[in-house]
Amino acid sequence: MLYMKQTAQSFKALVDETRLRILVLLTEGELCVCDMVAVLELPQSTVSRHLSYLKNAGWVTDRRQGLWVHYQLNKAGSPFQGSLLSNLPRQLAGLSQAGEDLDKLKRHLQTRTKSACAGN
Amino acid sequence: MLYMKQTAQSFKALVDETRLRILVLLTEGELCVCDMVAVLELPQSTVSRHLSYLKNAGWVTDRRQGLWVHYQLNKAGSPFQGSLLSNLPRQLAGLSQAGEDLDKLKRHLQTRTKSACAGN
DNA sequence: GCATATTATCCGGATACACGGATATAAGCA
DNA sequence: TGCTTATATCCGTGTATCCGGATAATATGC
Repeated sequence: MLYMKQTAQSFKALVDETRLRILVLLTEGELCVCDMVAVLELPQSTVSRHLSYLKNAGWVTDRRQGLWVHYQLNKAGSPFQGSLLSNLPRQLAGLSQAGEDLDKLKRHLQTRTKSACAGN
Repeated sequence: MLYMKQTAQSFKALVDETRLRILVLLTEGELCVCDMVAVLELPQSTVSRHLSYLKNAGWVTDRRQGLWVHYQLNKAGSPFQGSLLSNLPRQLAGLSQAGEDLDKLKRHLQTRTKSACAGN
């Protein structure tokens, strides 16, 4: 009963368009919150809340580095999550919104690397 | 935007403990609603509503045969659903509630085959 | 047509979640 | 210490979903 509920809870994190868009962005690698805010064009509080949701559900991990918190896909999650993560983003990437987001992300990363938040 | 929303919608069907339990039961093969009501010990309206949800999201198919409506996992769903269906139930089957449900189902099927709803 | 069995839908109330502005926290720098 | 930037949390409001008893729809047999 308990484990089953946790599994359902884990899926709940995927039941949101914004969170799926975030997962797709993270297929490009580690990103900080401000990067995702810029690409998704959503309020910072909204993006942060969704990231917190994904983290609690075990889909992503975070790493603080100075002011920035970098998020990435959690490759060490449950075996089930792992196998899903290795398929999901690839399949989602073909969807319309995902393509636009990825394009915007790449453009954003180019204009960003010279400024403060450069990943490492 | 549209497709992404549909994908989120598809996951929404998995975000419920009862629906996950139903998917596990269906790994044993085709089942009618009354079988699942007996095993899950939930009101018929509740089970039917969840099945309708799973059907609309493309996870199961139904087949009416006389009074009974038989449900089974939809092996011809989207490629993504297909790959998930071939992994998900197997992994869920290891969880505590799932094991109890499967045991109860097997006992139920034995006492049932002689009565009216016999599948075919 | 009428009674029965199986399944689907309707309905009101309770709960959970999303949103986003406002605010708090954390880290870096002068 | 005080200021700035990045991120997280709080809060009220609106929307979506769940539940399950009651009821409708569907199919069978007399």
